[in-house]
Amino acid sequence: MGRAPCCDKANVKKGPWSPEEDAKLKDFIEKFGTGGNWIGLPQKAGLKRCGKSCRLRWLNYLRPNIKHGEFTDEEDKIICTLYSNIGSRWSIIAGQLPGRTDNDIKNYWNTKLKKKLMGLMVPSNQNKFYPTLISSHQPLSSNLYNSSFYSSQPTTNIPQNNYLYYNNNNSLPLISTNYYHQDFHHCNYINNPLKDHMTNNHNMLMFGGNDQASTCSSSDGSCSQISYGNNNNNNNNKQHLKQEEMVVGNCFVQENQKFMLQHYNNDIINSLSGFVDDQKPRISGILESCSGAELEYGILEEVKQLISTSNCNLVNDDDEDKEKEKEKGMMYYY
DNA sequence: AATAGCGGCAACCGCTGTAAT
DNA sequence: CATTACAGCGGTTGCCGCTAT
Repeated sequence: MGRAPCCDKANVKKGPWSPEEDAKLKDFIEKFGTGGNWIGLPQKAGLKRCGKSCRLRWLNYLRPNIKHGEFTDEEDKIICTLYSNIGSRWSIIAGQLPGRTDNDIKNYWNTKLKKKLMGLMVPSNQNKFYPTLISSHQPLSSNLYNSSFYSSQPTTNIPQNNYLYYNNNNSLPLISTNYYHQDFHHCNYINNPLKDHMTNNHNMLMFGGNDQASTCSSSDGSCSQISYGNNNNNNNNKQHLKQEEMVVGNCFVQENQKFMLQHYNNDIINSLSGFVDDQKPRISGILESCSGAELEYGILEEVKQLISTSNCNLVNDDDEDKEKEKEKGMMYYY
């Protein structure tokens, strides 16, 4: 036998909270606290509510110092930046915005902020595009063109089903679908090709490690389960996935350093993008074919070359023990 | 004035990892 | 160790009020 049931599901009230219920809950918690036990709380407080419902009401509405109303530009920026890096981890994002609840931020993102960003895009299929290396570093292959971040204006036809976003301050540009927006480099928002594209049905390769992709460590030799390129995370998909160990040593990168490679050939854009998480100085990212076509063997080799020989040297010389940071990574590709 | 459509938001649902029995 | 509930989280729903027609 396990625990006893928490409440009589048939005999609890649902729906909006009345002012009386709010007062009862608030008074009780202010006097006695939650005691770490939400399930037992409603009965003690004289409420015909599920403990779960009480918890939500308290956290999202009744607890002290809750901030409601307009989000500031600074808050917008924080939300966008965090979303770009960690995705929809609302509770973590809320932790960086005192007084804001995860529910508030989630609602704000879904109803306003996302649209605000989308509104910056201008549809076009007439724009031009060169394969570019967008990075503060030299290109690592002659087949990948070097271009400074701000001067990498498109010059050949961009396939219709692609977005290209720019922004500034070493933030990643983003290739997605359908639109190109040439003014996006004025925007401070950081985009996340990793998260966004993993939900699409693109062919892709992931390397390095982070929460969204694989997590590989030379210290314990383990790899956590990786995410695949679409929602069909079934065993059939995994059977087609190839895995290859590779050295990611010497990929020293500064915090927030981001890079992107794009490789254009016929109607296919292959892009490689990556970032470094705050904790682990390693490169990670995704190589994908935005048009959904097969990844070209050549670009795959380019990436291997890039990662294994890059010596990015993005960390200054007095950085601590570089050898310590050498890692073995895994490449996954179809 | 009536009402259909839409957006915002509070609350619920369902999943996952953890803890209690 | 197995079973079951709890706590927390993100996704989704549905109500309510505003606006356009």
